[in-house]
Amino acid sequence: MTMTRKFTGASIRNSCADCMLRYRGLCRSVDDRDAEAVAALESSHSPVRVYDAGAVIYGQGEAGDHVFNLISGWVALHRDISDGRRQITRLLLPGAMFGAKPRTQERGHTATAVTNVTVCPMPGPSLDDLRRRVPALNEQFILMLERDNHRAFEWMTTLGQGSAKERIATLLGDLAVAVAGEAALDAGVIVKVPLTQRLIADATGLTSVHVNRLLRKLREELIIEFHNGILTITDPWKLRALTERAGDPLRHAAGARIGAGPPAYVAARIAQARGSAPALADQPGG
Amino acid sequence: MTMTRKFTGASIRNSCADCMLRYRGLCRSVDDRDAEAVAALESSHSPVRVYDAGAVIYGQGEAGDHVFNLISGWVALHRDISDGRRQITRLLLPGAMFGAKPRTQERGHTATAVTNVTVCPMPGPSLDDLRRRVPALNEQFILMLERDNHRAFEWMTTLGQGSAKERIATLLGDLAVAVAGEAALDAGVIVKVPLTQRLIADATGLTSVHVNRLLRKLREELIIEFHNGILTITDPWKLRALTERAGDPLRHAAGARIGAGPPAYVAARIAQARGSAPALADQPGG
DNA sequence: CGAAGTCTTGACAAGACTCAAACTGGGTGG
DNA sequence: CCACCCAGTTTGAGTCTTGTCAAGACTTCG
Repeated sequence: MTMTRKFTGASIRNSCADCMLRYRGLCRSVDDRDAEAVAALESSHSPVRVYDAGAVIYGQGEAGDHVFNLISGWVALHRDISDGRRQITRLLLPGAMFGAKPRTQERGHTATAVTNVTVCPMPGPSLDDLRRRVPALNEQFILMLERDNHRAFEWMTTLGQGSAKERIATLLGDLAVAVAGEAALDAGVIVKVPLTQRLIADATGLTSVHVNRLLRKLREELIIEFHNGILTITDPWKLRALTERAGDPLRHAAGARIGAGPPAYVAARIAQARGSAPALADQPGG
Repeated sequence: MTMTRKFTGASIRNSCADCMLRYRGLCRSVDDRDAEAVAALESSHSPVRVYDAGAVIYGQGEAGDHVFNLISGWVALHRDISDGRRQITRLLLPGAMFGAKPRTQERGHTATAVTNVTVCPMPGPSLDDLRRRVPALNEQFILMLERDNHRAFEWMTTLGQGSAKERIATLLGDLAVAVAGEAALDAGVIVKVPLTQRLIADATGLTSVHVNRLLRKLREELIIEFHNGILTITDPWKLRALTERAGDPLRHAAGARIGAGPPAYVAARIAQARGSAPALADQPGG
């Protein structure tokens, strides 16, 4: 009954200092002591909005050009296919910016609140204006787009190359790091990850049934445990082995094999790559 | 023997007018009549480089911060995992910009020439400078990053949700459109797509053997034909049906089913989504 | 208590991968 | 000119992973 409510006006405030906009994400770049920049920032954004879990912040195909700063709660960005399949392309934690898009295009994905969330919306034109007036913010904006791209490439690699087990391990490992910092994978932590198995399935491109089976397997192998939104990293080292961390390309190709080692055709690639250059194509060029 | 050569200095030129930088991609935004902007642009980039097919333009883990404009040829961006697996995250055609990244981070992927290519490199600091001096170029730069993000979301969806057949069809369909324009999917075309089945496999997250089988199937079903780098779209309509085109979320959910229609659990999602709002999560919020 | 959604498990089917072998075409070197 | 090699392609047979369907247990909320 609550989930269709668009957003409550109850807790609307209109100051960046209140809504934390200035301290997280995009607006971290604004210098507090620069009165003019602060004024420009504060006057640029719309009142803060509160959404209930499950509410749609914006939908695929819509035209709106607000850019959002996530203040509290988790948001999922996802693409829906008309036959009901859905891919969660990104899970956002507080501090994230989302919703940036070319002015002329409609939204290519939906943003849905996973938990109750608070967001700070900024109209596209205001942001464009602000970027021109506050160069540091322009740079921060670009930085965040570049990071988004990088993350997208990482997740594409996991989706395309990872086994189901690796995908789940990578997703949960990344989220643990996002919540608890890099230390999460050194020491092992217990963190709140407010996802259902169905959401994990939508993010990893698997079915929820299979996610369930693999979570059991991961638990039995004492790697990670996930129950009821509580994630426990039982063995950070085993988890790290499942997580691609493609960091250095072929530097330590000989070691660091997962499980029983790569199949023959993969070993062949390694051997080849060791030769001189990891050639994608080999047509002798002119 | 040719593939390890880094780049030939033979055809290095130093004018944007020559290297087409001004007319494609990033630099389309510079007004020819703005003498100052043109001068700034021309003085910003380094000499044009020529790479042979298979050569690495930059490698995952490197520190260089050049941004590139692709002038001619095809380039693949890909992430390599240390055990030999590889995901091609993007295939670039002339006019594309690539290599932008946060100043402080190392490259998260490798760029490899798929064919012989010509690129126009621009040092990161020069570009930053140029962006500040030429606002239109700053906007174009942002636009291209936003488009990259959008494309990444689309491809993630295809990788995560598509069957092998859909992935291959989507990849080749998109490339046909990139080469021949939107008309490619209306009329059906014959275009050059200089990929091997292995490269298609690396882009779709499949094995080359499986790609081969499915290309045969697609040929037998008279949808597309791919031989020797020549792509023929036999039946644009059947191809369109395989290609997700997630455009409008649930607008035409009833029609437009692929093949035998969605399985039961997907139909359930559609029914649910029709209700009121396509809820991702349902925890009644406070 | 009933409804709805999630989680869990089993049995089975389908999809994708693995390994192996043969075939293709273009280049290389004798 | 031919034999050879190479990378890419093609096909078959068998295995393993993942999806499908179904049913029951558990939670939360009204």
